[in-house]
Amino acid sequence: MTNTQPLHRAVYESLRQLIVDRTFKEGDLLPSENELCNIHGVTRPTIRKALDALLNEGYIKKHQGKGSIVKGVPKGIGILAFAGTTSAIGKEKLKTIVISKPKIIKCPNAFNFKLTEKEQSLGCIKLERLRMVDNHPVFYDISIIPNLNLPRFTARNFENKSLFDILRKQYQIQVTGGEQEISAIKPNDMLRKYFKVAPDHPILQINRKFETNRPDYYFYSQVLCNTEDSPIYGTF
Amino acid sequence: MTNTQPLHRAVYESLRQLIVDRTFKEGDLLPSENELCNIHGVTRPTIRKALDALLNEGYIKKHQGKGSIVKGVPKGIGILAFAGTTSAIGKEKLKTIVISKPKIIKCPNAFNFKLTEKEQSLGCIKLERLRMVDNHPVFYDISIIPNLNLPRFTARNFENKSLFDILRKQYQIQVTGGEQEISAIKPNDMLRKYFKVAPDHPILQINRKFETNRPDYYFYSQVLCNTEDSPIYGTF
DNA sequence: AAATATAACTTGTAATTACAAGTTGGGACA
DNA sequence: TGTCCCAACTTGTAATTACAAGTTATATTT
Repeated sequence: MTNTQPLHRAVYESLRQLIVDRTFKEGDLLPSENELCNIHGVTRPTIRKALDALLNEGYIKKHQGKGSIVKGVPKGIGILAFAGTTSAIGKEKLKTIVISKPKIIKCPNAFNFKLTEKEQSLGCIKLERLRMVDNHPVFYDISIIPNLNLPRFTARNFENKSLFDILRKQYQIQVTGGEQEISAIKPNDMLRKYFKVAPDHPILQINRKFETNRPDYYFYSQVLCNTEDSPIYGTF
Repeated sequence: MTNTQPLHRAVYESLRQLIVDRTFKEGDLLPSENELCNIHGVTRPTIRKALDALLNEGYIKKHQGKGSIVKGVPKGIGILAFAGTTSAIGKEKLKTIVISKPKIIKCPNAFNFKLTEKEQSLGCIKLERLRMVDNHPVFYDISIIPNLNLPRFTARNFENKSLFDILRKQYQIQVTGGEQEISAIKPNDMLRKYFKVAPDHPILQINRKFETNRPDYYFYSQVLCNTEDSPIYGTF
């Protein structure tokens, strides 16, 4: 576990934390690259690599001649950010109820995504959760995770926990990208019941396939969202 | 117009074109960084800067010890890519009809985004277009562009042209980021007419605010989408 | 006082060097 | 024949140097 981190990564984490903490607020000017060099004891290419990451993820913007300006914490309910629903909204407001406990199923596809031979034969863990924002049901969340080398997974407690965090911390699986389909649909009977809406109430459906740092290991998620009171918001 | 391009940018454009042309196909291994150095006559940091851009935009992935593997052209109807609808779907299949020619309006806000004092006093150019995929109406597109130093803009022809291309080529305005809201709504009478759908047919609504390379210059867009036949698809 | 030039910052680009770390295939060895 | 090891690749990290180009405030000039 002596995972030595690259210097540019450490600088990135440090600066990112200061922005998340609002020590550096929106509109603030970060210390200049040369000042950051002195602060962290590294050279400019290392600092620039860290700033590039913050720039790409939308934490800062840069102006030649001026400096690096803080934009704040990028928002986005997984529309482009890798974070799951929990980290995008904030734990305080979000409550999760497990509707169907994790169980192993065998199926040829996950939503619109075809599963590989291997994924089909090993089976997948399916988990359904209802997520409440301010005690109003807003998200219905179905996760499909191939049953590949995940000891004790079905026994874990998923109430109020982020699937992303569990995969990262317990199994060292990180999301590196993915693909998604978004559409507007009518609710089925189950959704009508959970969301307490009329049959003609429009629902937002997002199907996603996540790529991970394990080669050829993917997992899948469907989010059904009642956007009546609050739309899905994100930056890009 | 003697806009000299940085070397890393030229290398990026070159490699990107080869991927778009499918000279390098999905799964192919790019030449190694040292080979690319020889090919383009630059040094490794320059090549790596170009590859970083391709990596961030999803054209390639990298494996230490192995090389750079082509992923292909990232898809995404502007959900995370900066491209407008035209470049995301492909010009062949997309036909555009101008519903309301560009005219200057004065309003306090663009969709859910509040306009600044300056934007309100100068007025904004509003443009409404219907977009057909395979001769089926799929997108209804409203653009709001602040009337700031855009000579001849209202006189331009927007049939089958990308707003993004016009802004970039004619006015040197490039999109650098933005924010968006996504929700599922019921169609109003106008949308029902254009899309030829029932009153309870769900519609996808995307409101976007675009940041540009001109400081403090933004423009706005609302896309209403009939996702019945084909969902919005994208990578991230 | 206002316009202009300049100096002192800022970030952007680019080459160079050095080594670490992961991958792969071929040759030596059992 | 099969296993192991190593050499020759690959990308990743990091420091160093140099100059270009944009911004800003100050000093100078008109």
